[in-house]
Amino acid sequence: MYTIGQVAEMFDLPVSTLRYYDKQRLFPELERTSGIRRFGDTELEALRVIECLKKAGMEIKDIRLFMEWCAEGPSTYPKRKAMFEERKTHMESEIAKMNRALDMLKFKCWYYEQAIQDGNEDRLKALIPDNLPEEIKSTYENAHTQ
Amino acid sequence: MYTIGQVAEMFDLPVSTLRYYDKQRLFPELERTSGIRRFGDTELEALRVIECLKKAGMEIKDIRLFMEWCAEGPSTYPKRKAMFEERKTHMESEIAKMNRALDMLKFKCWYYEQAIQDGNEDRLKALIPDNLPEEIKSTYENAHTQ
DNA sequence: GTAATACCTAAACCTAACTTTAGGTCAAGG
DNA sequence: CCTTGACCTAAAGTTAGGTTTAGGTATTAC
Repeated sequence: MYTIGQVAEMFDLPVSTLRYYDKQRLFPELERTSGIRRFGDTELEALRVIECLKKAGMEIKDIRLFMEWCAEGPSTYPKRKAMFEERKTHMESEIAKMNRALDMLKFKCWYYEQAIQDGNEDRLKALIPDNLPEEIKSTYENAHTQ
Repeated sequence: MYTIGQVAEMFDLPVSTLRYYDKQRLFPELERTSGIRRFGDTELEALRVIECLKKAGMEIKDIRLFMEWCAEGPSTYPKRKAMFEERKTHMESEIAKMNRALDMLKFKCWYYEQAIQDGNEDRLKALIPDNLPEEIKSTYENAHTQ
């Protein structure tokens, strides 16, 4: 069992954020001894899940819903699984979008590298997609797909 | 040249967002004819860059800085390149984090699949990392790295 | 001529996710 | 004793990134 300060250190989060999560009922089984929060394994695992679901673009109120399901017992396994499945799909498409943005960034790095060498963008602006150098062509194309 | 409504449709953005971006000086070279905004190629490319940089986690005020550099001419090529390099690095690490979160999601999908079959989490909770099934082991390990 | 549209502005409003503030309890150390 | 530090609460404040509102102009459709 850990105090709020220890958990804050372990997860590199401000104490105020942990209190905020608690107030948002993200730790439904959190215990207290004379008013003081005691974080156990359940809460540490909850925090790992919270970090994951936040990264997956979920809002606090939906994370709370999940925590409530956990407290409800085995009858909610299917709901919980469906939620993770839905998040997985969402996340895969987010990662795909980020990879497209990353290709754009790579293309821009190449572009400015060239611009610095040329001293201007004249040659680059005259370049049509078809005659981009092989090394950058597919990156450019990915970057401009949807 | 396009009107704000046409651009809104092309980029699937509300008109109000385009006006907001303009107010934030994200289109420093935007022209107007009798008060009405006229979006040209420069602005369309700016919008593509804005979408990319937002996805890369940049704030509006930093995107503005980049747009100002573009308006300043060739002397800012190095700054612009450095900015894209920095974003590229940042984005690569973001994608790595998202992939770790995705592994956690995959693990949880597997976990609840098992829990549904078992009717409870007893067997799962007794499982120690070392004797997880091969199919899920590396996913579990990735999900718990960092 | 009047009604529906598409455009314009300034300014108020909104939301999520925290963070800060103000005030208080309690235990240990000097 | 009294001060330092870790904990507590409720409530107000903050920030980014828009969105909405209220009021106005100009063009086209009937």
